[in-house]
Amino acid sequence: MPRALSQRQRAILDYIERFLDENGYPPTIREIQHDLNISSTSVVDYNLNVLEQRNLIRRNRNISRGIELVGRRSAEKRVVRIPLVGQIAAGQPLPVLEEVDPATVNDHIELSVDLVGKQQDGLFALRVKGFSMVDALISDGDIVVLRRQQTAENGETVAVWLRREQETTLKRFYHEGDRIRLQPANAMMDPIYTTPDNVEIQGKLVTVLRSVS
Amino acid sequence: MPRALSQRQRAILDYIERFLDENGYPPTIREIQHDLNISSTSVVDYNLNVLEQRNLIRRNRNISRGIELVGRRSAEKRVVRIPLVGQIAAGQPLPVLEEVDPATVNDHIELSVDLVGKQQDGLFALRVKGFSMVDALISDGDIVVLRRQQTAENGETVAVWLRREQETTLKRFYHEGDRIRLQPANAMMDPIYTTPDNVEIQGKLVTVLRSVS
DNA sequence: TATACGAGCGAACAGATGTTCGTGTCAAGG
DNA sequence: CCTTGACACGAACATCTGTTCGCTCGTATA
Repeated sequence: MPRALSQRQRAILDYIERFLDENGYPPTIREIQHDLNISSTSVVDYNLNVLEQRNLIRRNRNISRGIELVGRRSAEKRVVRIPLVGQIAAGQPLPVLEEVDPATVNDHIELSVDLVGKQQDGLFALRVKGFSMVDALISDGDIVVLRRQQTAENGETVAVWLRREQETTLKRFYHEGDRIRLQPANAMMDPIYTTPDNVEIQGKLVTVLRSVS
Repeated sequence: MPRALSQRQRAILDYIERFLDENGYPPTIREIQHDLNISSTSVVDYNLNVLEQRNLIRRNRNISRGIELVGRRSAEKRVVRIPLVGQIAAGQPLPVLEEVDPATVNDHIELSVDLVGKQQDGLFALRVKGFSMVDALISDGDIVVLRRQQTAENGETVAVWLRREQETTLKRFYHEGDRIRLQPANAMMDPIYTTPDNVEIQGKLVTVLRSVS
């Protein structure tokens, strides 16, 4: 089998890709035949089989439009869509996720999965307001991606609501005996010590995003 | 027309999305019918029409599997693939892009376009080594996305190579008379003053990414 | 020259798939 | 009680669409 694709095979591959982009579903053999001025459906079939053996496409027998572009779908799957549900500021609790109508959220951010880890449930994003988190190298306008969770392991960076202080903060979490130490990412800053009943863990920090205008 | 989708309509919509993810092509009416335990194809047809009127899907008449999810295709297009071409550290020049073999770059990050702006050419990403850029709220392990450019407008944050100091740095750029001021993002830090012949602009900062393990 | 093989051709076939239509149920409203 | 409209049923129908098969052509290869 020759190493290079024939001109016709390349044309078919390009056509499928273009068609998929334009229509959201794959072409039929006859559409390929017609638009590429090929005389017979069997020629298309023949070349599709070649493309399949080269592992460039996958064909699903007896299924109309059953052509998949190999590698294309997986590329899409590497992207996670995360709802941007509100903002996070020092003097303001996080929006309650249950109260956020999924249909209302029209703002999303998209990230490749390697940035958020394998577990993709419970992710949400917040826009940072103010400069209360510069000690965590997070500034006004940044976007933080959190994973919803009520507890934390030592050393994890979490968003917590401090009940007495009525404040949201983003710190490393350490449970030490019967007190809790909240450690700023910046080692120069002093930690906060408080009691477990004062902290309400909102979620774990997964990603920080800054978009420079 | 009721505002909310019926349970069945939502199930169908979810099914189409899942199917598309799994197979790369849309389901037939009968596949929807069967997998959702619906008694008749016409019921599916009926509900697909409702979904179409709500502008949630688009149907292509007389075309098998002619269902498109509205907004989905464009959502894919909203993702940019950026090559991760090396690292950036204080005492080390940026990798020369021309020398980077595109085929060698196997690491990519994917971002939604709103994070990188409309112009998507010349983007590349670097992993930050060391703590020389904490004054720009950028730390070891972060990923910075840059747009390749040799000049800069005042106020833009750029990666520059300082010839005399043999150093890479990331600062706000200000051309003031015949000298150049490089201003750290952190207002507490002092700027660097230097001459134009000493600075080699490598690119403009577009996005900063931090992934917390 | 004979054979093999990649590539293409055209037509017929069978199964996959969208469409249509008469009918039925049920709740809301007059 | 009747009407209306949303929703559902099931079956028949008409295409749409993939598959198959016998055939041709040209270029290597033996």
